[in-house]
Amino acid sequence: MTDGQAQAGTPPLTIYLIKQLELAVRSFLDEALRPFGLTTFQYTALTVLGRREGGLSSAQLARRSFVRPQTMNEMVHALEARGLIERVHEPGNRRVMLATLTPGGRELLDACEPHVQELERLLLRDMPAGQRALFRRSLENGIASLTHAR
Amino acid sequence: MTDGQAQAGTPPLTIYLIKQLELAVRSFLDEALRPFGLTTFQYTALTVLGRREGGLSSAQLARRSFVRPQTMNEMVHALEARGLIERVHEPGNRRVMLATLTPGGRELLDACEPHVQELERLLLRDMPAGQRALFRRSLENGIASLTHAR
DNA sequence: CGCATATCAGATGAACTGAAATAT
DNA sequence: CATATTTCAGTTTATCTGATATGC
Repeated sequence: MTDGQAQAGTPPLTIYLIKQLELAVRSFLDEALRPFGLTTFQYTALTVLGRREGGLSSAQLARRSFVRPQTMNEMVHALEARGLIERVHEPGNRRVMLATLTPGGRELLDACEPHVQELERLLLRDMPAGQRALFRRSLENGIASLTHAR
Repeated sequence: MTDGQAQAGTPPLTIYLIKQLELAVRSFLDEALRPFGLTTFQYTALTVLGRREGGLSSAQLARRSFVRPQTMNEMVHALEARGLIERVHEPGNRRVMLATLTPGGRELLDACEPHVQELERLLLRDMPAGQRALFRRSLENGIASLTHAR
């Protein structure tokens, strides 16, 4: 039995399309990152930290990824045990631990970069160049709408 | 400590934006569907079946959601045990079981509909109406690029 | 005291690997 | 025989709930 396409009775919701696209992206990304021993979730956390200067607390990372602080805490500990991140007490608040990339973490991230870029290219392959910037703005628009709603 | 925004040193990749948006959507959807005893993943499968006439096999659903056939099989059995779907042998192939919504499954799906529509509205709240159709086409474009690449 | 952060412990669910049976 | 679907069994990982300690 072969796979056909969905019926066009009612057009699928935008949130459904987002979910389908993310499923596809994650499938590719998981495969690309497996040789590096990273899940997509871990990779995303590392890139967030890599984009930051001063580091982020586990609780901040949790909010950003919509998971419980306990869940993120476990992941942070795992990344720290592997030497990919290090954590230091925030100067003004000794309770808070700020996580930053170690040189090894940065190195691993850089090693993943070409594969991730390859996926980015594949995703945008058939999209007109003039449409890409607007696509990104639309995604950011949606993120902002949902993030500020809670 | 307050949450700031990401540094603008290098612009985030499109695949990263997709992931962030999907995280936000899933977070809202999980919350909205919890009272109905459905996960986002189960809800998605039900909507796919609801859009179909003749039903889909577990293996087809698995490919569509990028999970192993075993994983989807378990979910299909759970939905069948709850009476939300029913499965019949495909006429031409007695090995294949085609799943379709039961009236109860359709009813549950309809009950979820308003909450899902509410999320759709929230997502698109601040997006110019003229931009929405293009946004959907871009998402579909990306899905097609990645799906046909395997 | 109220609140946020970090963390431990136990329970639960989701997905995986491996293998086997059935049908075309 | 080769391939696809379904399914069982066992394992691993992830995430959750609940509770506790610490610092502001």
